[in-house]
Amino acid sequence: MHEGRRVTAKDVAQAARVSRTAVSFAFNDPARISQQTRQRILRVAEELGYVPNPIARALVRGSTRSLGVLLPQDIPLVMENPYYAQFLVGLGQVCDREGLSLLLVPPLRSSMRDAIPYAAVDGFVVCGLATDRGEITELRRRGVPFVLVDSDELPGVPSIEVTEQAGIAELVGHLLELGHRRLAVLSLPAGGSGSSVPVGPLARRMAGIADALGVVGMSLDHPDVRVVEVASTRAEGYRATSELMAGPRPPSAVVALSDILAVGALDALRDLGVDVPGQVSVAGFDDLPEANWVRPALTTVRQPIQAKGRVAGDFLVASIQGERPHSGQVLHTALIVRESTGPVHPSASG
Amino acid sequence: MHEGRRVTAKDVAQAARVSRTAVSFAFNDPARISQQTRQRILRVAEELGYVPNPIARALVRGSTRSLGVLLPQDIPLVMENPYYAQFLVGLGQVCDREGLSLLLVPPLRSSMRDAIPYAAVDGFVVCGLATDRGEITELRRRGVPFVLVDSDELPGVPSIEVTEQAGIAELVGHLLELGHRRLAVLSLPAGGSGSSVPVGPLARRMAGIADALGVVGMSLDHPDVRVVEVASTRAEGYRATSELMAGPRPPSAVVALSDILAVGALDALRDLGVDVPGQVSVAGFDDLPEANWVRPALTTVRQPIQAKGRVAGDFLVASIQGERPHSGQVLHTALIVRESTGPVHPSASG
DNA sequence: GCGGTTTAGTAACTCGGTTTAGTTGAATGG
DNA sequence: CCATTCAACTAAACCGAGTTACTAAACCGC
Repeated sequence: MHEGRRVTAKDVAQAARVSRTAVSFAFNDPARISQQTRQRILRVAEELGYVPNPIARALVRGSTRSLGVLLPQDIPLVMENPYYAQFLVGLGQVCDREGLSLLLVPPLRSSMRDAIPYAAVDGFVVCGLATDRGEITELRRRGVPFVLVDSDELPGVPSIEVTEQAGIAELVGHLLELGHRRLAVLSLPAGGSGSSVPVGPLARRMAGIADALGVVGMSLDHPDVRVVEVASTRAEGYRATSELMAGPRPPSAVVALSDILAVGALDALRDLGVDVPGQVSVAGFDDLPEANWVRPALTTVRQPIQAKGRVAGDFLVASIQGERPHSGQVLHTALIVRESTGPVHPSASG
Repeated sequence: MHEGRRVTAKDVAQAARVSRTAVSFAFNDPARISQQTRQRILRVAEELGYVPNPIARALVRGSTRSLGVLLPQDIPLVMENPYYAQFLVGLGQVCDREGLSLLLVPPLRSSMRDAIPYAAVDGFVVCGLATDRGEITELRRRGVPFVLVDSDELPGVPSIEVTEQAGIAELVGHLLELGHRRLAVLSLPAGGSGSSVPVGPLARRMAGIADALGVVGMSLDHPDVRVVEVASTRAEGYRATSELMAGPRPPSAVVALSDILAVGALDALRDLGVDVPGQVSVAGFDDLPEANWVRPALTTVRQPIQAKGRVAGDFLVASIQGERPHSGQVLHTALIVRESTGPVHPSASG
């Protein structure tokens, strides 16, 4: 396959009987060399099949023309998650505009931190940094710009924030107004590495739920509020919901902390013959495209995922170009009421 | 953000009053240096916040610890496509196992070829190379291993092949056996850059359809066979199907060349009040997870997409490690009959 | 014919590391 | 006591480019 050493500028220089400098000029600074010699060099380069080594070029130029996405999970897990698909669409728009590539950097030996020193990129978008185990220090050392996304806010560290807490409070408020009091919360795995959602967003979402409950004098500890932690997959949403419905005092409303979970819940309720929203209401979070495809269409909290990726990318590009960007971008959520939520069923109000 | 030049090995060497070589040894070859000095160097490095430059390291090591995925489309388009999600899951499994990162390389100035020289990777997976406009030459020049996927077979170029032609022939045969003769084919955009599926697979799939039609003495030119080209999105599948059904002599079976299109077709038929498979049968291609979620569940041709990604990755890793791998991997398709296909409706047999 | 500017090309330095080939001084040994 | 080995460290070469500083020849006007 790649037998024979690859052709370097030195080889071209020898073959064209000029200095290596001349070869470099022929490619990068035509004015510095005579047309005749330039043509000869280019011809020889073509014949030999010379192509400048991108790594050497990156070293001297100090730029790789690529952005890194530091991920909290393996690539397979990320690719299965429609949330990341949306996020990467947004980030990809920036790459497209700027002509950049995107390096997906999964944890190395289960550690995000360990992966940082190896990535040859001009900047990092850090996704879902749960608790800082030295990642920030390592990133600072790397000396390249970075932005945090879906993480806890840290002083002095640029990050993109979303008003999740208010958003989910609004959603729960909506359910409470409809008369629901027996609530099940399908939560996400907490903290630990390899989790699908980090401490930060999860904590903020739970706080939002608590806020809304507080308004009607309830709390997360209320006996009618059940919180179960599950992995954020359709299958797990199905399983957890089936169990909840089979147990004592089943909920009249299910609040899932991700749309994928909510869709799994809808699957389960359909299979159980439970009418949504007639008997049980279901709500999600994110507003993925799937939310609008399922029947009944899902009531959810819209989070501008693509915009998040785009803003993170813009921020990074600006930082790379040396601008000190307007940090502290905050994106807003919106309650999207569709068909999966409705007034509490009379029989459930006991 | 990244103010102050970053700390280099030279800085550490000066601060620790040793040579740059000693610093390198302290990190890479502890035996070559005394414990005492090593500790001192490491301590100083820690204090100064030294981290070796990954690009310089890659240059001298000749390895970047990353694989490139050369894409035929912008990153946003790729990320919106569940097919790629599956493919990247498979490729990601290999990355995970080997501790590699994945560089997504979209076309540069609409040219796959132009993007090749800039990517700092140890090897390329080339996706959907329609017609070779010099990409192969450029890849050979780069001197790194590469594998083709979803492309036309080229002599002397390693590629992963899928028995698409036989697969779709089997599917169409299934429909013909059910009595269907009025067929609509939802095809994909042909060739041209920016297309969602390249010439190769599209050509093979159309050939497979022709094969099956030939068995019953029909061909793609038969007046009852309609072929429409649409972009591979749910919305386009919806639109195209609506139009077909509104036109004269609507089809009794819709063969979509991708599951996403087929799902769009199901949406359209549901909205039109057409029973599937009672009145019209629908079939797809790929067997994405979505195929099993929709109602009626989709009859489709399973293509081992994840396996494709995994095999491509394995091939690449083997090549990088200098092995001359068993090229010419062929993956097999399988007809998956679910609920969306059934016997032709009596009224349609005229 | 002479000082001064262009033009065309190269030697040498840079980027930030790794690696080979020495060098130095102390310990070993016959 | 002198040759040998070893330990600990460094100078210099290298990876493959880009870039600066300089030289030699050609050109220019007077």
